[in-house]
Amino acid sequence: MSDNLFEVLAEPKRRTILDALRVKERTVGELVALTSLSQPGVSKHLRILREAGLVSAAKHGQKHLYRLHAQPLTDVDRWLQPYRPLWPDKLDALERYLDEEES
Amino acid sequence: MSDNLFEVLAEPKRRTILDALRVKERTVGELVALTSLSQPGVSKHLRILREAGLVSAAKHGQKHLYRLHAQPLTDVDRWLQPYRPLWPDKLDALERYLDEEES
DNA sequence: CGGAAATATAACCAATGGGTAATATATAGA
DNA sequence: TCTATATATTACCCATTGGTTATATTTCCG
Repeated sequence: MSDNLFEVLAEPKRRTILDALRVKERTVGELVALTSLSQPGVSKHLRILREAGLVSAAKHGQKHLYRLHAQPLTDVDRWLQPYRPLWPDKLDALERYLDEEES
Repeated sequence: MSDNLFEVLAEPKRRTILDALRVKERTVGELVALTSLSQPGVSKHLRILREAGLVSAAKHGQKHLYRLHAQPLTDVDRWLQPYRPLWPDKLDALERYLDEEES
């Protein structure tokens, strides 16, 4: 399966689902409405997200309430870490600007 | 093509290439050695990375020196942003521990 | 100039993935 | 109990992708 977290996140609809769950818990039906996917389509994505540990479901009667678990995203954050000092952020731009002023 | 940065990063060998370029610039031949891919395989990945703005090449004679550009990764960082307050980090764990001490 | 070296592109293939319709399963409610 | 609702799973299809081999292109060097 998708042993790779980046692959899980690569699928746009899955990020849409995560973004939706970030706000609050949702049932599958609600996610279907939010993603304009078929119900099986959403269930398929939810399975992959579950297996990645990014969401979990709680059965409330016939409804399944899905909840976000952000923890695995720390892996992405950690991968990003060594790149952070390399990208030019606004502060760096300001520094360069000031450096040029001096000369 | 791959209009999606996450998709570009989803491929493990591409991350290997980025990680290698993070250390220093490399020629295609060097990357072939580092990735245990065929030369065309590496060139294909490099093209995708180029189109994503993550690397650029400088011709030095017959050799092409590839260099990393971390800037597009800020997009990933920005996507991650709203999730950060949600994942339980070590500090939070410490806080919880201390809270329990009090009671 | 002619061959070797470095890289890119083209052509092709097998595997994967995301989508859907159809079906199974479980629960709510009359 | 029977039907409707909510979700999951299965089966299938088409497009994409990552890999390779073969070929083109450029540059170096004898």
